[in-house]
Amino acid sequence: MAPPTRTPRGKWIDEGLRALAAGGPDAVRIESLAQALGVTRGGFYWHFDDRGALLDEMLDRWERATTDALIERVEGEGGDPRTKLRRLFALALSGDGVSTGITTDLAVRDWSRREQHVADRLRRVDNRRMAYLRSLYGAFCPDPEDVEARCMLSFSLLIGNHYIAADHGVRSREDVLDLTLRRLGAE
Amino acid sequence: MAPPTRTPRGKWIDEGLRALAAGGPDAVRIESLAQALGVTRGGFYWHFDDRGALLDEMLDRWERATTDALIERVEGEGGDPRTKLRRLFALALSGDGVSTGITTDLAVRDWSRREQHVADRLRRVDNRRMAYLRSLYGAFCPDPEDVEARCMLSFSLLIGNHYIAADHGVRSREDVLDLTLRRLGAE
Amino acid sequence: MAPPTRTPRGKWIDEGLRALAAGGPDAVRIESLAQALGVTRGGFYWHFDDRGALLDEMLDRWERATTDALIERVEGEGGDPRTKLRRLFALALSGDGVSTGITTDLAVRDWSRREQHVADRLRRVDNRRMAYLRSLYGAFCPDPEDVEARCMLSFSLLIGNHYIAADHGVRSREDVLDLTLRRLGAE
Amino acid sequence: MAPPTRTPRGKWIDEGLRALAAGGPDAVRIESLAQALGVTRGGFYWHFDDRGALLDEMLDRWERATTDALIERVEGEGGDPRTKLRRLFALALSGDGVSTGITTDLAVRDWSRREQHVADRLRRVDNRRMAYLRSLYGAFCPDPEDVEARCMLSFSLLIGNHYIAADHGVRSREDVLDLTLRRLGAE
DNA sequence: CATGAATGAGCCTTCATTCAT
DNA sequence: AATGAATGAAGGCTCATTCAT
Repeated sequence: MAPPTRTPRGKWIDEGLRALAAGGPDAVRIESLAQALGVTRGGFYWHFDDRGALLDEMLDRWERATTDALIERVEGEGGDPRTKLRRLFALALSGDGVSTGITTDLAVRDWSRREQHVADRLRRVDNRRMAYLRSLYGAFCPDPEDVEARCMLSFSLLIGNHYIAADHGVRSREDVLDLTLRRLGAE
Repeated sequence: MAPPTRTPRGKWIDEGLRALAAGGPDAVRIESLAQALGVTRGGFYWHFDDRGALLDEMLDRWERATTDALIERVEGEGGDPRTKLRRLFALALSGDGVSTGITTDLAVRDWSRREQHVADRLRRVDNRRMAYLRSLYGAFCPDPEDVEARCMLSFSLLIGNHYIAADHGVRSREDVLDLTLRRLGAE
Repeated sequence: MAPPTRTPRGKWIDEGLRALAAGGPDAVRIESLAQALGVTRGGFYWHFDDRGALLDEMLDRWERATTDALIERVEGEGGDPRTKLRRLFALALSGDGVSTGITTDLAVRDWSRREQHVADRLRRVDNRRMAYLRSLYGAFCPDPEDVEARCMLSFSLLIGNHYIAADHGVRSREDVLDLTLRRLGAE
Repeated sequence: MAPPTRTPRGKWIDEGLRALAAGGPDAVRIESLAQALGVTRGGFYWHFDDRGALLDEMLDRWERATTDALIERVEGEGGDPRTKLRRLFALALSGDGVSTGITTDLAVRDWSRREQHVADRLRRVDNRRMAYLRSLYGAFCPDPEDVEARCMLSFSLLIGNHYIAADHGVRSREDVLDLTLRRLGAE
């Protein structure tokens, strides 16, 4: 029963995440967001105490989207662990959605290198994701060391894929990713 | 017979790389650097045309340090390919030196996502490094697809190691890295 | 029902023209203007994109004031061409108003010697003014060459009067101007 | 018997006048001059106490060049007053030489509007020039009022010619100047 | 005479924030 | 909820000047 707001909180958060993904935390400028939303920056301060408050809520949203929501999406459609793994990689590599997108993810990771409170959140998030990954690999892979290595490698690959700029000669990056993931997911 | 310069160019570049590693390109502020060097910011303009010129030279230095210089250090001490691989990972993971450090590397990678000229350099650098990696793995691994997958995984691991915040239960991150690299380097 | 703006654009333009008249384009410093207007320099950027935008609008205003507005004022009160000429000279010599003032005019002229875009405007303005002068002299002076010479001389005198520092012995500058203009306007 | 200097005072003054003519007093920047002379700015302070000292000497040089030296050049070649007038106008319009050039002259005039000490010099200079002009016109023109008017008009024309940007239809500016001066110099 | 280096003041511009409406 | 306007703290760059060599 809240009065319909012209530019609800959520819009600011969306736009903030977009800016974060595109240019890092420094690019989350209230003026830019306002301009992108077609309003003036005054309205921002109705919704948020200050820039820091927006940043916090952006991180809240990202946290939820990349843990519970992501796992639900993978689990929701059922299938055996290998199928889920494939689905998980597909989702993680695709980068759809503002908050789930890999670009946002990378931006948060880089940000976490400079700010402790972001690092703390990232640790929470990564622990949840890693636990899920572990459960999937663990379902068909008996050796715990092996599971841990596969988890670490898969996760690294997701990130490295975006941060590594090398070419692969005759192969495309997709080919290389495919054959690498196959190596990890099956035997 | 006094030293030829009071604050040589190189010092600005060093300090710039330190700032880049710590806070990204936006943190390379002339005033901060000047303060860190104990001079006033005006002096900067004796050595460089503008901030952009410093940024360029920082990238020059980083490029040289992470390609030729790195490879020389690995090759310099001889040994078989497996030994060299171990040495390469040790160096890459250790992050000693301002320009070779992995933190600088990550900062450049994140930066490259927003500026094309940085992306161009990164591609050059990564292609050289990947070629070297390929040659090392290729020395004892006959299947080219296998080589490519191992290269991509090793490289990703170097990066992922710093961007992934997850814990590993009873194991330490070092343990996990060890067992992961062992999986990749031998069989 | 408060005034719609605290420090409207126009005030900045006024103050800018005053500064231009007093010290040339380099004297149009945002900080000085802000101080003169009793605000901080940050407020300037609410109204204008940058210093260049202010300079442009100052020129717009000056252009209008010294062509259409000036001619309207001369024509508005009627009279024969000789009366209008006298009125024109009186206005041009008096320099009332920030934008019409001869001091602003001189400042723009000097400025035009160094910046092409100002030179272009000045040419437009001078052509309009010269055309008007020509029409006035032409009304009672049949020889076109004679008209052109009188126009050039009158116009030059307006400018020279402010740039020539010589004394005239027993005569005052006003006396000399009077007898000179009489020579040009009648015979 | 002074040691031959690599960059003598005079060169700095020359270059200073060139800069003044091209961009006004604000353009007389020690760094620019040094660059134009191919030396570093350090040498400047061997010759001059500070920027103000250079500016003063530039004005000294300009003062001499545009009074005594100019009159000598006109008188030197003899001829009747009308011939001398023609020669004077030719010289004044041509603008040869750094210190005699009309561009420098205009720059000093504009400068004099903002700085009293420059205005004082200009008054001295203009009085000397006006006196000379008066003597030339006076030689063949009996009415003192007429002489004064012609002096003022001629002088104004010299200045106006450079500050007026108007076109003259079928006539070129040279044509208009010619017919105007003829009107003033003969009868 | 001149260089290399540095200082410090001054200016332009951006941006988070505030405030009255 | 939002606008128009303004503040103030940075930060980039220029330039006269100084100083040791």
